[in-house]
Amino acid sequence: MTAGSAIRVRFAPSPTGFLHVGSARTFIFNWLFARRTGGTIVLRLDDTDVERNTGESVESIFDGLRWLALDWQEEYKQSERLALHRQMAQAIFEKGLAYRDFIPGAAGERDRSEGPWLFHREMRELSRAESDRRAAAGEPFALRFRVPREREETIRFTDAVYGEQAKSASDIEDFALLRSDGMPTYHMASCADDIDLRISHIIRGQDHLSNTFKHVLIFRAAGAEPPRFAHLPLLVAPDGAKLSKRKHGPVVSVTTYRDAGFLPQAFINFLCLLGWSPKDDREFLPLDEIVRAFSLENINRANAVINFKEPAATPEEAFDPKAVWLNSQYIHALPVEELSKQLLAIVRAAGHDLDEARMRQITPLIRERIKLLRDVLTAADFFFVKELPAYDPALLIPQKGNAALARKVLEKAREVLAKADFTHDGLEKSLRAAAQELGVKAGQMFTPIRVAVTGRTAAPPLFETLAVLGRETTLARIDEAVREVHSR
RNA sequence: GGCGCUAUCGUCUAGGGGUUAGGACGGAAGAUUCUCAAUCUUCAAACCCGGGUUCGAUUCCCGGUAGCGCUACCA
Repeated sequence: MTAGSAIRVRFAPSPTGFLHVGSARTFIFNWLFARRTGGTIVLRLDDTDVERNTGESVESIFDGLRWLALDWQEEYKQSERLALHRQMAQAIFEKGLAYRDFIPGAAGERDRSEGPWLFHREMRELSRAESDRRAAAGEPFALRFRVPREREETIRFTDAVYGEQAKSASDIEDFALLRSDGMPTYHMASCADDIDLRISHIIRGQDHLSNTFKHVLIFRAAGAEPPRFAHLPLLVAPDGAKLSKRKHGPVVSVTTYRDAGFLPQAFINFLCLLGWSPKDDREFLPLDEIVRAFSLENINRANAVINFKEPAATPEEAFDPKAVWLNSQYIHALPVEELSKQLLAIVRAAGHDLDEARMRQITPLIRERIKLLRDVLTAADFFFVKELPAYDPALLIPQKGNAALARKVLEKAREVLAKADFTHDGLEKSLRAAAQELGVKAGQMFTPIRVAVTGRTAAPPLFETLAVLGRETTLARIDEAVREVHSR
């Protein structure tokens, strides 16, 4: 294989904010394609917009990328390659394919009802001698591409997703290559780098589809063969609008998913299903299976909605239900050891003191009851808090019962549990026998105990819970509950 | 306004000239059960509109409509 035919893709975020979920998906698709074809992934920070770039944003993007745990091979910063961009722009100018525009950038917005702006005639037609003279005199100018509009020319390219694309050159404005401060524009910098870094496939958001005609023009002017293009349908909010932090809040940031307790594999799986499918009804797809099924041709063309609720009542509602469901599937699939480790980190970060062995016992009891890792804090709190938060004593009263029955049950439980064998089977035997002795249904027996030890009616199975909690805590909490029913 | 792209259940999607239009999430009901989950079963739920082409269009073509994108010396 010759060097020229090697597959090389790039992910080129501009550091003007956190890692956006749409950017993350673009990165994932690039990764998938590279992995699938044995290609190389280039990470390029497109940081030519000096005013908007922040170091904080660079950190946040790397944070998100590290969490996804997908690798890349080469790394560049556009801001360190400005000489290359200018050199290539200059070469295009020398060929007569670009010209200097001395008219200062448009201040307000133009009136679009009169059609699009295409170029300043007097600037496009300025003689080279005059142009050189004004430039030498120090007059600022932007360098504009001279879009071929003399004869009816159509610019064409084939998109791996959207198919044959064509646009008349007469509909393309003479876009800028260099700003008047000498900085390259996005179009110039991007194409120059794509050429220099020998990018073979550009996989990016569909918002660049119409820009691609300009890019084809630049590639040709620079004497380079345009790479292959694949544009991805956009990810949009439930209202159909492009996802934006200002409008939709933290749901558009990758780190929000991380912090809420998504597993990166689940998040990746979810994102892949937005605009792509393996076409065989599979949805729970570990990464290696996605790699095997992935192809650019299977990508959809319509935008996909991330279905989160705008004013989210619960943290869970803030996310697309399918993402949450997939996450629960990945949690179920995780070995208990591994899940336990991850949950422990969250519990400890929340300020609770808990040892590994105990977390390892708790994990199987809650793994089917949590959808996000952080749910451990609400689903298993009673295992690691010393004092149960106050609960409504009325919850202690079982179905078809009253306070007197609750008291009777709890006192009996107290008596039985003082000497019961604290294992699943031992507890079941003692408690069922106690229920029978009292002449109450098992449910009527278990409910007051459950509430007494967990503070709520919905909790993991009782015998396992008591076994993990231990005799001491169990009895103390039952005593407390007995006092509560008495005081009513 | 110009140009480009898109259109199947609420959402993500499969399919494709003749189908009971398939799956998943979510919703509803039921089974199971010590509660809650998990799991299983069942149900409701869609081809944007109008013309053509055709024996037959949801599928192909054209038009409309709607949505999105680009239209910066932002990326």
